[in-house]
Amino acid sequence: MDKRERLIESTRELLWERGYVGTSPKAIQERSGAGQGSMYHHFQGKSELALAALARSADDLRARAEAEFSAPGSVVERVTVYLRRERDVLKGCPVGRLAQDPDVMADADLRKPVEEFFGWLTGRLAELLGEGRTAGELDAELDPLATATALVAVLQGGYILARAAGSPEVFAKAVDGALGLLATKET
Amino acid sequence: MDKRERLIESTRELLWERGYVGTSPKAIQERSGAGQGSMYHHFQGKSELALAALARSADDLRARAEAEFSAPGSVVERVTVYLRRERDVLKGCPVGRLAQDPDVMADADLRKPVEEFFGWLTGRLAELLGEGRTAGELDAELDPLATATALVAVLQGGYILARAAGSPEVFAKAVDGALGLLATKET
DNA sequence: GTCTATATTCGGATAGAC
DNA sequence: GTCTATCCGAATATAGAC
Repeated sequence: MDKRERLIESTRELLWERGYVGTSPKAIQERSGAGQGSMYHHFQGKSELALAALARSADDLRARAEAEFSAPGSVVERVTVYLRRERDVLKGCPVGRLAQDPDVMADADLRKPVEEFFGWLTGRLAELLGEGRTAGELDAELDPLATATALVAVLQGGYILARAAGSPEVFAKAVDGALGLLATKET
Repeated sequence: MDKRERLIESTRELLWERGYVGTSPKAIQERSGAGQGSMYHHFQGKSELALAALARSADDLRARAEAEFSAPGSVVERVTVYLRRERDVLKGCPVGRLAQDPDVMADADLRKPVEEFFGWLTGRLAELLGEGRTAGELDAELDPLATATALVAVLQGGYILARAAGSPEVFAKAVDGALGLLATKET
């Protein structure tokens, strides 16, 4: 792996672990094994490097979700697979974490991948729930967009509650609660 | 308001806006109008001051929630009032925000109020849902603890989605989705 | 109690040699 | 491309005067 690549991957890890304000160029250099000159040769500065890292993380999450959403199975099955997929719960969401970071949200370029990822995810899930409703698998009264938003929120909030408790089981509990409520809407 | 008090209140604001790693002693001093000497006279350092600020924020949230939970009305009514209460959505949750902060979670003292607040909130809400179930207001199949965890997660995740989108309406959408699902469990 | 002065390390970046 | 040297201000404190 060349230095440029190592810089991006190290930045992804650090943004995940410590957020943007908590990640220093020095820490990136140490983890990647690249020196200052190398870093400032490949990237203009911290924010440009963070953008490359963040965009890649968002793309990864999107690809994984889409693979699950477009797999065979009923809508509820696919949503369940997505919600219950194994996750590094105590580390949290590599993209959602940055929505809390003031310096990320203050920078339009950095903010864009975060906004787009959640916009896509919520919309795609709403689409899926809409299909389920049309197919008669889900109650006609179910609001696809509101429900999709709530499900994505359960995941993001689940990460927070699990970290607060120091236990991944809390995340699973939140997902159980959401699926328990959704089950009632199955026809 | 004396300096000690101003220091705590300024720290609460900054922790809310910028998190723990993003808040410097200098910023606290500037906002509070206290000098360095004053700050280090009243508190041993940044972490002790943050603890005082965080504990107070958690106490406030708890008191507000308890007032809503113990008000008159059916269980679903009280839960709805709590979920729909007006919030500073784009600022996020002053306590939940810190669950994402690595330096807060790494310090047992700082972590404690976060863990206790969410433990209390989830438990209290589960208790309420349990009462509703016993009273026949909610479906006998509803799992109080899992449902309570999901509802708290919707709030915490709602903050994140709203910040990502730059719009408080996304928070409201998530709450709508959760209440829409819960409504099906009403008998 | 509050202030100013000082110390040390880090954050974020530039300059120029190899 | 990558390295080392250097810069300047911020972060987190301590010391001691008032």
